[in-house]
Amino acid sequence: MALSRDQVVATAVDLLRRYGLGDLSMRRLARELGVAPGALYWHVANKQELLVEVADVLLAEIPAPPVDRPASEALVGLAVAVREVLAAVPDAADVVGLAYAVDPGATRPLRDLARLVHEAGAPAAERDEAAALVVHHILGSVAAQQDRSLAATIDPDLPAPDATAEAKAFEVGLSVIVRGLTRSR
Amino acid sequence: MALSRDQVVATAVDLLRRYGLGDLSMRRLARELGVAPGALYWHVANKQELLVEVADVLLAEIPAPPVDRPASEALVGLAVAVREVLAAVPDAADVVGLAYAVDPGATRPLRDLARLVHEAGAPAAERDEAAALVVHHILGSVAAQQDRSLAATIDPDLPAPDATAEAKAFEVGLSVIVRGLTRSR
DNA sequence: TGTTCAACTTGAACGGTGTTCAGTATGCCG
DNA sequence: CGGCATACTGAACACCGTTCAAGTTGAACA
Repeated sequence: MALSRDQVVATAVDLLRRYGLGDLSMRRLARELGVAPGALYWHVANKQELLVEVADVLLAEIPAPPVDRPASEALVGLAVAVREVLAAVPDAADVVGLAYAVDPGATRPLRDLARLVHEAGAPAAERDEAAALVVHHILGSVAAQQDRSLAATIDPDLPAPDATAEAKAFEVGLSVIVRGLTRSR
Repeated sequence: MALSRDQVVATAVDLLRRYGLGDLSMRRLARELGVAPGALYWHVANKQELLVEVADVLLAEIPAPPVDRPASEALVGLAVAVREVLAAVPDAADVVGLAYAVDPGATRPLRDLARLVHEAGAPAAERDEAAALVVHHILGSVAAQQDRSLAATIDPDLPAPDATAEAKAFEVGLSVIVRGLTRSR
């Protein structure tokens, strides 16, 4: 059977999930697919484009926010859900950060985030900026947690990060944002 | 004259400033210093360690915050200053993000940030978490701006980011944070 | 059935990367 | 002058992303 673009992307996601960005090389990906490295370039222009596609797949598995809750509550729920999904995938923050920079509104969860930020109290003129704040906090939190756990595996003196503590820390920052938003109403 | 560790770090900073992380390779650095690549490993354990040192140098040039202003005002001033310094250095967000993950309180500006966050209204128990929020916003803002301008140089259809507009967007998010902090007092 | 043509893949190469290490040079101290 | 720590070289190892001429494959058409 011939290779397909979807197959390439799916395998890339799998590799990222299992071994992280460091092991997601075009050569490794080709080996996993039983194919020569050059074959990948028929389906994908370059590695960057592939990573943007990978980011889309990761974000796609985030559920849509509920509609029957206050906006600020839904915002917190969605932000936590995005963080949870990304925290489970090594180097997800790097991958998604790239995709977000290229086009912030390209994926549904990030569009939902912007909408909820507005509904939670941000003036229309500041909606995208406030949404960027939330995204930065999510990606920063994920990146920091993963960098720390990487550092801990390299240098055993360093404490391994506690996932639930990291989640709590994230929510503290998130609640500061929500307070700041509702207050500007 | 023999090479020194400081000389290696300083040249690395210079290379980063002028050409970005992509051109800050150990080989390029060695060439700049008129030395064989292996020589660098006498002064520095590996590239990671070098980058942490580079981050420290970058953050060291940020001025200490004024003492005669309200904390929330000083916080905004410091955050803006940090962002400005980092935005001027290509890929600075990546480099500093790594250093921050390894040890958040290692550098003075980041310690100052945490102190001001507390003085601006964050309860002592939430000081570090709220400070992390500010750091995430700074690094996220810088990274996004630089990713966008990189994307614009590659694909000329994309608009080049406007530095002052980016700065304004950053301050919108920052003011949401400050509102959220002062409100919890 | 034979031929043609596009879709797809290979294999090899190009110019890089971080890192290691046996060996060699340099300068200081006794 | 001898010895020794410091500093550096040169070559190698095992990778990386990307390109491209040449080859293969399979389906549609005559």
